[in-house]
Amino acid sequence: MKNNITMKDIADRLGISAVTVSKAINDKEGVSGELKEKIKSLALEMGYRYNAAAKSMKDGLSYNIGVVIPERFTGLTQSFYLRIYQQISKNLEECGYYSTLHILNSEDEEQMTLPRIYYEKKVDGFIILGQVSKGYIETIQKMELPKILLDFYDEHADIDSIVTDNFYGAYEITNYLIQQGHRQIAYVGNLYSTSSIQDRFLGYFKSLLEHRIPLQDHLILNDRDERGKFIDIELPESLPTAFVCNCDQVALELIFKLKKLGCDIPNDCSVVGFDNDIYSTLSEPHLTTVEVDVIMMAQTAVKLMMEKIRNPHRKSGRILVQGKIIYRDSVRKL
Amino acid sequence: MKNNITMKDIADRLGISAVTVSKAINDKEGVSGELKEKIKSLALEMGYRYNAAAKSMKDGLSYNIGVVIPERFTGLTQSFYLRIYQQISKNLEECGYYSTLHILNSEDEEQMTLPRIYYEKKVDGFIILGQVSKGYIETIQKMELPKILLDFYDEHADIDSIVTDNFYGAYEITNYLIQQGHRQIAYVGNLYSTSSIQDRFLGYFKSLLEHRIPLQDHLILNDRDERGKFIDIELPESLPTAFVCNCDQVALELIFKLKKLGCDIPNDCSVVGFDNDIYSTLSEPHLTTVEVDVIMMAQTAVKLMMEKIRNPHRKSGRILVQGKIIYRDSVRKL
DNA sequence: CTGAAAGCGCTTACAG
DNA sequence: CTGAAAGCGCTTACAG
Repeated sequence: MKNNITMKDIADRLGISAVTVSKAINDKEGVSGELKEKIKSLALEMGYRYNAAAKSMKDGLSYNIGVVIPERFTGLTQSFYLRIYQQISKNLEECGYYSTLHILNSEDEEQMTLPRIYYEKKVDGFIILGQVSKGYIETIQKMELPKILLDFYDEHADIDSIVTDNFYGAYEITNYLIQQGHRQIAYVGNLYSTSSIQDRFLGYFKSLLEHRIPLQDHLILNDRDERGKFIDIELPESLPTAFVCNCDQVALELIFKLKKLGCDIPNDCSVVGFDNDIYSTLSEPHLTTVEVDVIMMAQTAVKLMMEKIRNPHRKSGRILVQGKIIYRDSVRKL
Repeated sequence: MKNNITMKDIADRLGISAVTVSKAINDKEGVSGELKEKIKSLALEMGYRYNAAAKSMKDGLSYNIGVVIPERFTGLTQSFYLRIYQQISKNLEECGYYSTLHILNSEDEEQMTLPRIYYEKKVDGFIILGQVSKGYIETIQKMELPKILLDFYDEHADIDSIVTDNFYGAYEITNYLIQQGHRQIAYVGNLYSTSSIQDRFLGYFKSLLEHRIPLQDHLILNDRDERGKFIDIELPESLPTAFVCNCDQVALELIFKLKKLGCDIPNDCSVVGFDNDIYSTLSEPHLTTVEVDVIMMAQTAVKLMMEKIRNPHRKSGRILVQGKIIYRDSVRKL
């Protein structure tokens, strides 16, 4: 680049040393206020731009955080992780950090190929956004960099993680259905697909237990195969009065399906979702659901990452981010 | 970081110089094949990671591209730009480049505050994804870095831009409606909101002109205010037989609205959209629409950026990326 | 094919 | 308060 002004150039124009310019520009001690102002205004005038690469080299930090999202979570219909990523990027910027997105394709995940940004020291830490295979987690584990699992966790790994309180959210919304008089309540989701779905199921189950409602196998409805691909939901012969869906998207699908069967929502069947994402307001009626706090999740992840960079021994364990029920019109009081 | 292996460390172990290690690792000439292999395998064994910051400093390149998306295009309901961003990020990686996302908030846009990544030389170029104010474009113009406008353009600025061929896409889909026997065709969109909406309108208009169908003011329906906020669409007293909507989201809204009025789609009214995004398959019936080629747009942007980095004088002007009509079930033959 | 020297732009630690 | 020296890890250009 042509217009390449350095601290030395500023120093020369002022007949001082680059050290002093450095101190002034970084607001460090050791420069008189007067000189500092002079330096800063000249820097501005000369169109000086700080060279972050030089600093990076000095202190071995890139001031970048890598965010890894498995490709399968980023289709046309899935903007959730991209939205979290966006928030992360915003929050990082406020800390003088930047983010680099790495979409992890399934091939790299299987072969446990770490992102190139790791091998090029382009990042100081990783946020893994979305469940990856055990093998991949183990590989990640070996990197001697701060890392955080976001929106999922793994018991065998002691990597810090931040997740929505899926268990409690599903527990609460099931309680709500029961308060509304429902007793025949189905759960929609593949229990072996992701830990989120599993935990939401368990929250649902806890609510049933507390209310002495027996768990019925035929009321656990599968919505996807184990690789996450949606399948047609098979309804039980006699319909329950309510459905707890593991996510809004599936709730929306279910509503479409029920409607085609001539079922009126919520008069014949109540349906609740989870996430409060775009799908929650696309159905008629709009979905009662559990809102996942995207802002808080991103914020927590960034804050924790900054702490871990400062102190690599910082351990947080598993942090739960509370959701909250959004009451809309898909539930009927019996 | 503790585990900090450098080329020098490898060189010392082998009793050679760092220069030779550098050549080997970068697959450059001037090392015997045998030695090169020995160096590479030792590097692997020692867990060597290349320090990109050092290279960055040497050649004044960060190997990062900044992608700027105005915040207003990134709401819960708008994943389009985030999807393009994702593709950009993927494509860049294949070129050994990485992306940094900068969400431009409206305050910074008004005050023409450039992203910090610019002032810290953290990026070698900018892709502006989504229409920004004239003032902001002018400010961007002053940066002596390669820059590309993506999904919009500005006549007064001679920044290279890449846009969907909105004009032609709307022209084609309107032609299709006319072929299907429609004559009363409305356009839905605020003509003063974005250049995309304007150009799509003009394509629609050209089709009318060619078919000697007069343009009727009361068939141009506003869908949003000038800041992009959606408003309730006011329908004309007597409904047209078809609607060309400037985007799928609005088409979906319109369908909901028409249905509430007891209008059957497509039997009473045909509706077409634009984008082929998530909204296009959420309506019943699914939308006939123009698919925007996200993959190609991202690819073109990255390719052009790489060329501009190599040769800063490279000019491409305005590149149009063709869309294609996706035929579904929202149009009826009259 | 191999390597000594110099330099990229900044900062740290120390001396004045 | 100010600055000379050394160093961060790599690469380029040149010499052998």
